Order: sequence, then C-alpha cells, then structure tokens
Amino acid sequence: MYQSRPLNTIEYVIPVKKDPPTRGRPKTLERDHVLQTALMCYWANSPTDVPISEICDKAGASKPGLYREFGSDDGLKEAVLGAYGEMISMRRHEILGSDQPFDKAIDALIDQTVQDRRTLEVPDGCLLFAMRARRDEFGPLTRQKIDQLRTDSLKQYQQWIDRAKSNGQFKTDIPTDVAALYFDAQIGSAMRLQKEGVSNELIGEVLRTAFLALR
Amino acid sequence: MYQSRPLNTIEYVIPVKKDPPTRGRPKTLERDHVLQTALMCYWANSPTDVPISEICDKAGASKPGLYREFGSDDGLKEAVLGAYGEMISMRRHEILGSDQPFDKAIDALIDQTVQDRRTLEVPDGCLLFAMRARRDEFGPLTRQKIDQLRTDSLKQYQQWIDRAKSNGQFKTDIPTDVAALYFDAQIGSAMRLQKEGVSNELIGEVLRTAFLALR
DNA sequence: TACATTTCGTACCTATAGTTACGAAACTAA
DNA sequence: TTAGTTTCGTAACTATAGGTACGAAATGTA
Repeated sequence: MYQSRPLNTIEYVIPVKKDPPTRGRPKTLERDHVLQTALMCYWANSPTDVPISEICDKAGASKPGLYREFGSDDGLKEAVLGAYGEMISMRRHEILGSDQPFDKAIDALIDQTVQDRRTLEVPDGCLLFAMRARRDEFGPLTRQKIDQLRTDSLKQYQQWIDRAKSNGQFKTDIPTDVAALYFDAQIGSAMRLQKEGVSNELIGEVLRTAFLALR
Repeated sequence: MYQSRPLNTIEYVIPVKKDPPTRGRPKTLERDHVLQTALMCYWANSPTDVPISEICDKAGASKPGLYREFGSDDGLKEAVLGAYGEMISMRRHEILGSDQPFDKAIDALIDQTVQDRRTLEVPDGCLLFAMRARRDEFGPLTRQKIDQLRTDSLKQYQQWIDRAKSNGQFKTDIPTDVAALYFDAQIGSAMRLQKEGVSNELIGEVLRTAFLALR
C-alpha cells in the first residue's frame, strides 16, 4: 500500500511559494480577490458574457496583471471554476458524507438547494450548471475543468448511493449510475429554475416530487 | 360574445402579402430557407455563438438581404424561435392532446424525447431549452419569444394534467402547476443530457425514474 | 550609486460581429 | 425608351473583446 510522506517534506519536491528572497518590484495583484470578483461576476451573469476588462475594473486590477497571473481568459475561468468547484464539493460532502439516514440526507439536500440566496449573499443558480450548459463556448482548460467537476459530482453521488444500498436504506433497484445521474439532473434543474426566477418554495415542491419514488 | 368575420375579409384589414402587382427588382431571398438554415445552425451549436455571416454563407444570402428581411440579429432569432416553437408545440400536442390514458401518454412522451436524432436528421438537444438557459444574452424580441414559449409549454402540460385529473387518471395530489413545472423540468433535463452526450437509453431510464411517482 | 530583477499599467494591436451606405441591377408602367 | 420602383450585394463603418509591447516603477544587491 502507498505510504505517504509527512506533509512538510513536500516542500522539498514542489518548492512552496512562500516568500522566496524577494527581488524586483513587489507584487500588488491580489490573486484571491480577483478570483472572488470574477467568480461573482460569472455567477451573477452569463459567464460567457463578462469581459475581462469588467473584472479588472471591479477588482481594481490591470489587464496585463491579470494575464500575467492567469495566462488567458481560459486560464482565469479555469481557476475560478476550480475555486467554485471546491466550494460546492465541500458543501455537498457535508450532506452526502455524513452518516445520517438516506431519507434525512435527501431532505438536507433539498434544503440546501432551496436555501435563500439573499441570506447567503450569493447569486441565484449554480455557476457550474450554468457553465456546463455552455461547455463548448469555453477554452480547453475550462472545458476540462467542467468535465472533471461533473465527473466528481457523479462519483460523490455514487459513493453515497452505494453506501445507502449496503445499509439497506436505498429501497428501489435503480442502478447506481442511473440514480447518481438522476440526483445530478434534479439538482441541476432546481438551480436552473432558481435562476429563471421560480420561487424556492415551488422548487422545493418539485424536488420533493422528484425524490418521492426513491424512499 | 365576439363574432368573428369570415376569414377572407381579413384581407381587407391586413393586406395579404400574396403577389401585389409586382414592381421593382424581384425578390430572390428565400425566407424559409434562411430560417431553416439558421435554425439548424443555432440548434447544432450554441445559439449565441453563430455569427450572422455564417448563416448568410450557408444559406447563400447576403447580409443586407438578411437584415432587410428580419431587421436585426434579434429579429432573426425571434423568427427562428417562432418556427421552432410551433414545431415542438405540435409534436407535443400529438401526445398530450390525444385521448390516450395518462400512463400511455407519459410513455409516449419519454419515447419521443429519447428518439434517436440521427434517424430524425436533427441535432441532439432542444433549441428552446438551450436558449432558455441563455435567456439574458438575447435581445428583447427573442427574450419575449422565449418567455412566451415557456408559458405555452406549461399551459399545454397544465391542460393535459387537469384533464387527467378529471378523468381520475392522475393519482397523486400534486398541484397542477407543480406537476406541469415538473414535466417541463424533466424533459428539459433530458434534452440537456442528450446534448451532453449521454445515451438515449440512459436518459430513458432517468425519465422513467422521474415519472415513477406519478402513476 | 549603479545594476539586476521583477512587476506595473497605459496605450496600443487585432480579430470579429453586428450593422448599414450606396450604387448597380432587375423589374413594371407609361 | 425612359422613368419609377424595389431589391441586390460589395465594401465599408463601429463597437467590443481578447491580448500584448514596452517603458516606467519598485525593490534587492554589488
């Protein structure tokens, strides 16, 4: 079995970018701030319709600075999606990774999905689903990231479903891959309805209808 | 109650554009051919990413000719969507408007949705759902058309469901508006999965899962 | 102080997409 | 034939977006 080294030896392999004896003009571009700004712009609008210059303005960065940091439009979008993907993956893991009963997890999933976005201070809808719908309008890096996140989502659902099956909590004989696709599709639908302006209450009813047959 | 005039008197009110004593250079632009060409381009690709010039090339029309006919990019898209909407509305009516039992209609709906597109010689996915996902990237005319078609769809489902309810074929106590939204969402999901490359077989399983609880 | 190094950001370049000005072309009517 | 009418399509215009050349600025080092 693979024996991992202690974490801090990694720094000898991949030099950690802390503060290597700083020379030259100090960097002022705040990578994380740019990422957050871009994320919000993409999320709140159509991700393909936000020009780089707008992100620069809102983040208080210059265009060349942004290109130095992310390489290209494609690179920026990939980075943003990376950050976003990590976030939603964690949020989903809080539910699917917990050991609560399958039924309760479904309820929690619905609750999380229809949570009021004004309270959370984030836009309606889901950036990932919005970008999946526009997959072929992006560059290769972003496309690959989209595909990876899609695969990751499905795996997360699959593991959860398999666990429920082995616990005897998954009653029907629906194959795991179908069920995983089903969950992903339902949440995706909900996110799109939310973006269309449908009330979270109504979306909740739709979701409960969708999961009626699974419990 | 409103008494409508005989149809042919309309021609006195709204002059029918048949062959009014033709003067000037004869028109060569084939409106329907341009519409069909544009429809296929939008359907097969991202509707927001097909330049007018490409449609002109493929349809063998000139750009000014196209603008004379449709007024603008927005006008062309509205016209295309109008034609497309009529088509899918009719196809859906063949199923929902028939008097077959609710169960059978659901089966037919699934069959129609997962029908092989190479056989039908049309692209995967659904143009209307693709455009709904990009709603705010379009001009006002197209936006309005999108909204109208969405409303029409929901109404079509609602009438069908209400009829099933009054026939005693709709077993659950799900409200009509929720159920209509549910059908629309499921078909939308299916269309998106198809566009993502998921097999029609798998999509069929997902749809059958979705409608399990409704019969 | 002078030099090496690194980043900064103004001002540009380039490509593309929507849109149109305008003169030529093709027809009817007188 | 000539005048009037309508459409045609080449060749522009304009705006916008992604991307970058390059000199200035800000630091450490000799």
